[in-house]
Amino acid sequence: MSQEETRIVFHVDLDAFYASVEQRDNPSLAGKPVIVGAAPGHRGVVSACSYEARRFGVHSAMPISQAYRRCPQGVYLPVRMERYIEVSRQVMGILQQYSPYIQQISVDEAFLDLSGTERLFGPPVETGRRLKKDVKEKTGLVISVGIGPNKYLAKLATNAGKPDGLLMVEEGKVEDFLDSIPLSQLWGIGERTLRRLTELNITSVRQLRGFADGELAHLLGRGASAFLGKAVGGQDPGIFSEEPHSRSLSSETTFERDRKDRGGIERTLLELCQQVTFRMIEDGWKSKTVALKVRFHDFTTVSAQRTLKHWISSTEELDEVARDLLASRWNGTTPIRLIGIGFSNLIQADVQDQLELFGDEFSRRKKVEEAVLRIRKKMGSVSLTKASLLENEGRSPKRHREGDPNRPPTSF
DNA sequence: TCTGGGGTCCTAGGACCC
DNA sequence: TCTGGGGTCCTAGGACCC
Repeated sequence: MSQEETRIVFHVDLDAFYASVEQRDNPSLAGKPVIVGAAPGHRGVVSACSYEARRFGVHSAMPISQAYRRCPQGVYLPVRMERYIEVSRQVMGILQQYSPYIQQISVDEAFLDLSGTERLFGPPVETGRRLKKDVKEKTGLVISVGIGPNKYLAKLATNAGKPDGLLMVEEGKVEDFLDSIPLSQLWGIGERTLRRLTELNITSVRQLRGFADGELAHLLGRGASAFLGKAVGGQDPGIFSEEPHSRSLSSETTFERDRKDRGGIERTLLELCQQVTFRMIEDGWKSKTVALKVRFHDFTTVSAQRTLKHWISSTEELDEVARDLLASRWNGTTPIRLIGIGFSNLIQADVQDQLELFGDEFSRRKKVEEAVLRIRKKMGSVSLTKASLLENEGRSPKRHREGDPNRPPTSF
């Protein structure tokens, strides 16, 4: 074996996933334009659609009203997320039989590392073909497979081969492959960056590669230019890293009609608080940071965030902060289209964080309180507290719950 | 009758500390 | 009578992806 073994990374993507599951679960939908997402006549977008629907110009993320205009004969279905997750698990189970190094990146996508398995499985393209056949036979679903020397190229290869694709980017042909891809298809180039590049007269991958790092940084900012520099050079820009990252969790809802009745909006907010608190506890997380999002009638969007000194443990507590944040961003008269609430900087609930271990202001106070409590248990109703605590509490020191409330506490 | 809901990452600026 | 520089935490907004 050579000292620098070439990596063989597979990227697997389920074609038109939600729509395919619907068609498989209900054979009468086979061959029909199936559109999964919001119901026509309501606010929302297309989450996924079958290839039959795409022929009418429908695509995911398109407003449902527009989709309906283009394809009124389509079959419109709601999103059944639980079902898709179930089917997804089944597919991931099959993928696991090909490599223990699997990284699921969304409900319908995963990477597999098959480096050094040629001896066992044969050439990668052969393995890809078998994998496609295997998934099709066991689940009835079609996957596209991209193979490359890193995750980024494998992912691009999948997209280039869709639908029902199988494409391998060979080590020596990386630049040729990249040059064959329109700029707009590069993962990480969205509407804004594409527009910016067009303004700069950059319209191809090859052209983009010609720019020196510094020049590009000047035009697009450091982060974006470093990312694109690597991408067009055939290196993995590292977007799909497995490093632990910050987590967040949120619930939001778009009203059927813009509204400005504070009572109704706050009721919705409370419901969202309930949902998100429940999910956080269910999933074993804790957080001190609350994030509110408000979208107004004209689609302008504002956010407000607050980090508390302690973990938030109840819907009521979250709701109180949420209302406060809402009051800070909303004048009470501008019609609101969307409202959302969430937690960020999530920490696993069973992990004690450093602040707790080494004593921040809050936990120090908590320890003092606990100590005071212990002493009071021993000494009966003698009121005592720590001098520094009184200073911290400012002009309104906490009253002791027992004993004479007017008697000044004893310092120690 | 435009434009969902759930995420991640980056940037820029302010507060605060040493 | 002037005011550095680094580090960290926090916030708001923006870009992007599925």
